[in-house]
Amino acid sequence: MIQALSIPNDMMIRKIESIVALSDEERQAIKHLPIKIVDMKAYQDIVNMGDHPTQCFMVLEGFACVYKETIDGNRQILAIHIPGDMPDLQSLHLPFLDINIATLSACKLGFVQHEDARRICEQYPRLATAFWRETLSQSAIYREWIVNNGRRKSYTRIAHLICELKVRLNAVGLVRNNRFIIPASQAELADATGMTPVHMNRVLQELRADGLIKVERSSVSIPDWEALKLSGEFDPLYLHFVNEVA
Amino acid sequence: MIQALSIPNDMMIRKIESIVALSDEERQAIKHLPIKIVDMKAYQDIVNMGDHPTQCFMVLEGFACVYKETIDGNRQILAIHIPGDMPDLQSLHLPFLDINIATLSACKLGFVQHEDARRICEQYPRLATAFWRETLSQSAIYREWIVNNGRRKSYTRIAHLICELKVRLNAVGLVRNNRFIIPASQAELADATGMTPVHMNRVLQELRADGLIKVERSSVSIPDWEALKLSGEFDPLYLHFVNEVA
DNA sequence: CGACCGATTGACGACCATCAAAGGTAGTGG
DNA sequence: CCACTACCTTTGATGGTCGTCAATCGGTCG
Repeated sequence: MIQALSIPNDMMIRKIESIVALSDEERQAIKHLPIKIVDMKAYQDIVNMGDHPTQCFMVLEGFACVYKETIDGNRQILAIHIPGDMPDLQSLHLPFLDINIATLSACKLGFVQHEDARRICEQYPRLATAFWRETLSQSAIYREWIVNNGRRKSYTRIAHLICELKVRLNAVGLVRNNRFIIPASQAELADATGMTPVHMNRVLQELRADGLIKVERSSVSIPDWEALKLSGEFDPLYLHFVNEVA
Repeated sequence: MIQALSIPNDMMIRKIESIVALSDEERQAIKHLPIKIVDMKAYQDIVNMGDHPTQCFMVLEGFACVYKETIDGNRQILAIHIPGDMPDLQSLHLPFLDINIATLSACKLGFVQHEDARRICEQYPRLATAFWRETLSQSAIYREWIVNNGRRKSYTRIAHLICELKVRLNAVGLVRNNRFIIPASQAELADATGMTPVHMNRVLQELRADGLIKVERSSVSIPDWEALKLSGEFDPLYLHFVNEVA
């Protein structure tokens, strides 16, 4: 029971240790951070624009996405979040949310009260730095998405998105035998890349025909990583991973 | 002389006080922060992708922009920075830069050594929070740009960009008589919105013809703010201003 | 006055959106 | 077990937004 309850804390420790080295004391502080586990089905809103959250969460299992909608009902997905991500960490310091966050698949989420997070940030400034850095590296991903959606053709754009997901999933151990899951429909990928589902479908067919990706249901494999990187003009530097270079 | 040297520090104090309330001690800490003033001409790179900066800067006067380039040489402007902004604050915690930053006009910049910034952040956690918040609100702008460039037609997109600049410039007192300066060519505005200069030119003509903006050289005025907001689907919430509502 | 840079215009074409319909697949219930 | 449903994927046809190429215009500066 106690063992089970510490899993999300261990996950958070791993996450933060991928950013900064931790002392035993800091590790213990996270170990004892109250985290409330919530299970959600696919396609549920977790938080909404305008909310004043009193807690933030880490994705423990499953995929979530950040999105906004325009007046005429078009949706733009701004970020795809995978296990280990903390999509609304910003709410620690921005009083209300300017985004919606929803699950893409069934998810297990770990909620942390803002007051608890603020407390350990004050007590252990290096943890604050680590969280800050986490938001900064998300920021770098936003920047790359602006470039990707703004200046790349759809073929390249999709290849780039798949490259990013592969590298990020790999970093949290979710790529096995060069194969990973993207639980997103073509319509959702289109919303992430600012395209229409129809065009997304056609370009995905091209990518498959060119042997750059192989898709079975929501599982994707990449036969030739270097070729896909090239097609996607993908350079993982913006992800700011310390260890791995893809 | 001493008076003159404190101007950038006063500017930083004003900036931070627009985010959090400061104690006298905190104010003094910023007052004594060493800031090195550098003047730059237009179209100069300030920092470049791959750099490992040991300092970060505040724009004191003039306009700067963050940009990236694709392999085929297309440029995407990711952010337009105005006086009071700290475009590479992220470099405090991300070891290398994933972006280029250049001046759009002649600029006066105030450089702060990382070690000095880190010192006051450690000593005064509320200052760290303020800087963190500053990066978070920039992040919110990135998000809105993804929506803007991804899901809005060019006409709406440009209107939105102009709205954003007007509100941000207004917040730092750079709008007078409903008129402000955007020292950016049409080509640069095109780079910011993911369009071509030719199309930018045509859409700007439309906006002028519709009476939404009046342009003289690089000076813009907005005859009917509500109409422009409507055309740009502009809602300033994402800017996270505490006081003003546009 | 000439050179240069940005704004403007025109012609043309490509990429991608839109609309509509059909085919596949998974899940549900009788 | 099969019919039914719902959702996603796929396909076709068509059109619009915007990109591309190229030339001209206009203002500024040395």
